[in-house]
Amino acid sequence: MTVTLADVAARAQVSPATVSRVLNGNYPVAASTRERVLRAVDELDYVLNGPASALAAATSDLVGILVNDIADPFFGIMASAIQSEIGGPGGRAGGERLAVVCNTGGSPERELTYLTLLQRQRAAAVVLTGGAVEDSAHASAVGNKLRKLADAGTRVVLCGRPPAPEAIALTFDNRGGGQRLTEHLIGLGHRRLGYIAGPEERTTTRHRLEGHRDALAAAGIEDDPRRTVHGRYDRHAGYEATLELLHRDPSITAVVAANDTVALGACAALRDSGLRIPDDVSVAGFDDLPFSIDAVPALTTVHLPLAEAGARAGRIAMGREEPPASGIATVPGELVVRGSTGAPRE
Amino acid sequence: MTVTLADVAARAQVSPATVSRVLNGNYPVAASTRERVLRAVDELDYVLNGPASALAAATSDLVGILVNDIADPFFGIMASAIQSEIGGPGGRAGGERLAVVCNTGGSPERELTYLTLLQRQRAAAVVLTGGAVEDSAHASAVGNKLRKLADAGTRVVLCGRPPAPEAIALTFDNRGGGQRLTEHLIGLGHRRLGYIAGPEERTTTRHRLEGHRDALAAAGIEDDPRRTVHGRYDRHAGYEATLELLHRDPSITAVVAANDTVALGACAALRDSGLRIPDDVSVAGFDDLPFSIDAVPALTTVHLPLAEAGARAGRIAMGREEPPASGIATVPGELVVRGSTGAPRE
DNA sequence: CTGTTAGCGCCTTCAA
DNA sequence: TTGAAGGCGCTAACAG
Repeated sequence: MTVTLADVAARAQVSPATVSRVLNGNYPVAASTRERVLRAVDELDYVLNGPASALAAATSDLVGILVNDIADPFFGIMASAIQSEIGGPGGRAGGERLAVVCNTGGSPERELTYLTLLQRQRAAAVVLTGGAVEDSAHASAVGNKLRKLADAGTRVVLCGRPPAPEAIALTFDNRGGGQRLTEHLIGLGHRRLGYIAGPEERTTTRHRLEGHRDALAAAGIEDDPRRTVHGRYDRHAGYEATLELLHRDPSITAVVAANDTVALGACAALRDSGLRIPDDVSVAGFDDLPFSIDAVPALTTVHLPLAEAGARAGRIAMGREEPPASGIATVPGELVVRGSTGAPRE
Repeated sequence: MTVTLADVAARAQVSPATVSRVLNGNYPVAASTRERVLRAVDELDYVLNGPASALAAATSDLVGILVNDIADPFFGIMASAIQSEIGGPGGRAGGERLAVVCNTGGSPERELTYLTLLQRQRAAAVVLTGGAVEDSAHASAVGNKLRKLADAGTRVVLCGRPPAPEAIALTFDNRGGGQRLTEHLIGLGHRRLGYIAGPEERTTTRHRLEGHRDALAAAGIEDDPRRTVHGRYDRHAGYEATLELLHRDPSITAVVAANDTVALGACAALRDSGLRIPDDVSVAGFDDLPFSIDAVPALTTVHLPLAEAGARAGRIAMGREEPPASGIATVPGELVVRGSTGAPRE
């Protein structure tokens, strides 16, 4: 029925072992023999049986990339960069690895299940992207999994995720970025800033918020808890949170959002409330996703080098780049000032 | 070293076959036995060997989803919906399938390589999303692959992609949508419309453009080829193309873009040229991606039910929904009129 | 309901 | 440089 390695061997008049060697290119094979084998492969339209090969070799060419939300360009951009470095078809690596994106939807259980599935497949490497959930039970469960994966020979890399002892980590400086962003606003003269934070339990949320508070504290501005609202990382949450902030304190002169998407929602809410940006209220985002430059006015935000970080994570996962000496590298964010922030109204 | 099924069997004092049956749940097993087995699995922290299981069973639990550009929400939204229906961990299906997204980057070669890799893994199903490249060599190569996959028992579904004899297809009515969009503009009084098309060789590009031309023809408006510019499906292309259109014919009163992302670029170019939207020039997009409502003014566009179509494709791929009788279902797009289009200037 | 018995297709020593 | 042979870990008949 299906063509097997043995069929190819028969046709090329060599042993199965030789065919295997030609296909894997790990052992010396005479040029003429290789020629014959490749012709047979072609004629028979042979396709290697992945499971059989993985079973015998005890490793597979599967590489998993975990993302929180595949519909969010934040993850799409990273995943794309990672995948292109992993090789996959046509990638720089030229290899034949099956780089594959798994969407956890931000759910801890799905994250664990995906890790198990990848472990099952004896994945060659796993890259986890984005912030983690701050739940000690889950954190230790993930830690266990990662250790087991690593023990089984799977390379594990974290990209844009807080460091963990079990893996190499490229971490975004969310705290520093958040701080610089708020400093910028304070520098413009703002004193009453609303802050729209992400979901409470996420590391990214906490770090960005801490940076914001650091900046407030440094400027001697009281951190009124009523000026902080939590919500999801989406536009709708930004819209609702902004209305809530305005309701709680109509005198705020700036809104700092957990990310660009949330900031867009904030802009919409402000417009719908008859407020001008930045004349009445300044707005700032985070991430510098492609669309943020198309907001009107264009969004002031913190640029994160998602593609660069992803590419590096991909190379490290493939063993084509030295991991950082300490096992942890911090990737800085860069403040990008555009039209959505200005001096507060008088 | 690693725990195997036999270890579990020994610990639970049953045969390997019984353990296998418990794990797969395909055969009746006494409750008490199952209990014992599951406990052993737990105590030993056993993880099934995917490749071995796939080899023996001649099928795997891997499901591939091919997308042209994972950083584009158009694909992200579809992929997310597909994946959630496929089950994957925690999905509705509750199953244990490894639903996985592969990024072809729009490259025909990578598309083929991914299909081969998936074939190699004996994937349970494959979903191809987005427009295809109109190259007969490539089309037949893909067709061959799809047939082979199908012959090997892999379910193949196309989502938002033109029909092919080898697979079930859910196709977007790009032509009809394009037509209604241009009709809308003509209805507003526009007679000189610029059109920014996607890459020449893509089916999506052609269909949307045909719809546009159908509408022009029906209204007796000459289709001046100088009013059509091709470019990539990104913001930058939209920007450049708009400048080019304005250069060729400053009297145009509307710009129809190949998709929303391109439309954003068009908006930026118009603004930078000192033109107001829609007072001086109307702009229309396609797809109705989430950000299109945040454009200022909000974008008139054609809404495509990406999530619904993706979910349906996922269910069909899992055999949980009847495929359309003819093997082809056309998914209509809905005209959404917002602020970016209006009557032409005097 | 459960155990026994063969492979699934390939890789990888070991010899030659 | 090539061939022979064993086994990777699991599933799927077939008995019982």
